[in-house]
Amino acid sequence: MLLRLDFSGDIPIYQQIRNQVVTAIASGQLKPGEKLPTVRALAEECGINMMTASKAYQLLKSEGYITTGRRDGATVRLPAAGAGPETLEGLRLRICELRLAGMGKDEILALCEKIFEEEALGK
Amino acid sequence: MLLRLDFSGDIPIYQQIRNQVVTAIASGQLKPGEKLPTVRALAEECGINMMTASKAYQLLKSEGYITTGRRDGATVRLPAAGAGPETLEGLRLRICELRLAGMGKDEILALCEKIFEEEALGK
Amino acid sequence: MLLRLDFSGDIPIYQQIRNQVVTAIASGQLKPGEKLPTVRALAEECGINMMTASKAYQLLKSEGYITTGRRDGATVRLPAAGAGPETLEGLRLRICELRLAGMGKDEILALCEKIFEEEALGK
Amino acid sequence: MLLRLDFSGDIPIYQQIRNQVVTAIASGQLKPGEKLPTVRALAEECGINMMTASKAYQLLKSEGYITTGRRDGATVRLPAAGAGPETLEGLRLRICELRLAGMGKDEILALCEKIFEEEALGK
DNA sequence: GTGGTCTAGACCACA
DNA sequence: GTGGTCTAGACCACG
Repeated sequence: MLLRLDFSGDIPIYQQIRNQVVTAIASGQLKPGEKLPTVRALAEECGINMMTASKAYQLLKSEGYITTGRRDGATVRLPAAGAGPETLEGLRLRICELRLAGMGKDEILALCEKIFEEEALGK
Repeated sequence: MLLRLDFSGDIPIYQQIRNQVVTAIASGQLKPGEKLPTVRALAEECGINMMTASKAYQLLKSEGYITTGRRDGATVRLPAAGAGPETLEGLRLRICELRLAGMGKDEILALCEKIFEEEALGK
Repeated sequence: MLLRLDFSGDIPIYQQIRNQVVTAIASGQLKPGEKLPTVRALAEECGINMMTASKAYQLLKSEGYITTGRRDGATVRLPAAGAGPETLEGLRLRICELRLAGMGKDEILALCEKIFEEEALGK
Repeated sequence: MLLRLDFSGDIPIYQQIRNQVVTAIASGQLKPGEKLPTVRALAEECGINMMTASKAYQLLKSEGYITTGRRDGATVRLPAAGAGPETLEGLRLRICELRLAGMGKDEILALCEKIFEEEALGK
């Protein structure tokens, strides 16, 4: 999988990595049990510091999206817990923004369905 | 309108203000043409720094949600431009998170509709 | 409050800080609402790096023992959630160790009561 | 006896082995004089590195819980020395955590008694 | 060779 | 002035 990082934006790099890994898992590009690159490899590949890569993995681990054993690198995992309050608040906010951007209810629902197709999120 | 600010959370205060104003506009609690409190009044009311309140207004202005005259009076307005890339990326991310939290397509669409009702976003 | 750090031991410094803060809260040396030193002050005081101090605070924050606002330093808080599985497992292990060290049930229970008194844990 | 190892957790594997052996001795599942599997057998059985198994045995030996002859056969033994400072500090910490989690003195003492029964630690 | 920990020092967003 | 983020590089525990 390929990461696209925006170094000039406001979103911390470790958060960008986290977000893209989550999206990749959801879309099936990363499957449970699959290995992620080591922190060193990821850091070199992206031209970032080890600790930044490590922080991204720790965040993903704390949310249950991966496990990091001592023996090998990080492994993709399906999270057990449900969605946190941030997820719901974020969804609510985005919908409000779309509504104010002039989109109607049906358009927004259609957009959600389109995202499902684009990301191949399944049923 | 009443702002509920979380001073201990991770979201910057000016961003919380911006988000809640956007939600309030979308839900009709704030109507186009309506006046917002001055920076000074808002800061005093919420117990925050004037710079923080000012930053929130600048952000809202740059996104087209309000206009600010020279006398500090901010006025609500409907944005002309469509939704920005952050809005779509945010929506995509949240949907992925919900999907990974175990929700199916129908459940997520139903959740979106529920948000429409809760926030009274109309058609 | 005074921290006693063992730089040569096996326990990470940030974990030692976390443990001593937790003990201090339990024993009333730190009261809810009380301010902790800033990461910079703590780092200088203890002769450690800022990031190490920061890591300790983040750990305490993630466990609900403190809040860290942007405006001021860290503030002591009573955690809402119950004890984690590590706490119970740790207790079980220590009791087994004491039992093997030759202490009987009554002695161990008396030891627990003694800890309550020493740390002034109340009723 | 059966070991349950968590390869994804934060506790080192050799430490998990040590802890479970200690608990097993305390609960009578392992009796003094009883033989433990060889390093090689243990490593194979658990799918771990021989160095890891060896490290666990060295730790147990250094604490007096086992003796190891020259033929790799480890034998369970009751430790002569009293509990180390780590044990007491650990107990103190766990009790503080439970107290902060909202449990009162009586509840915590009852919990200790319950552990005694669950692990069959005797009188 | 892996991830975890720590250091020394820098920059920036936030308030 | 606060905490958050990031870098460059080091050491160590673990396996």
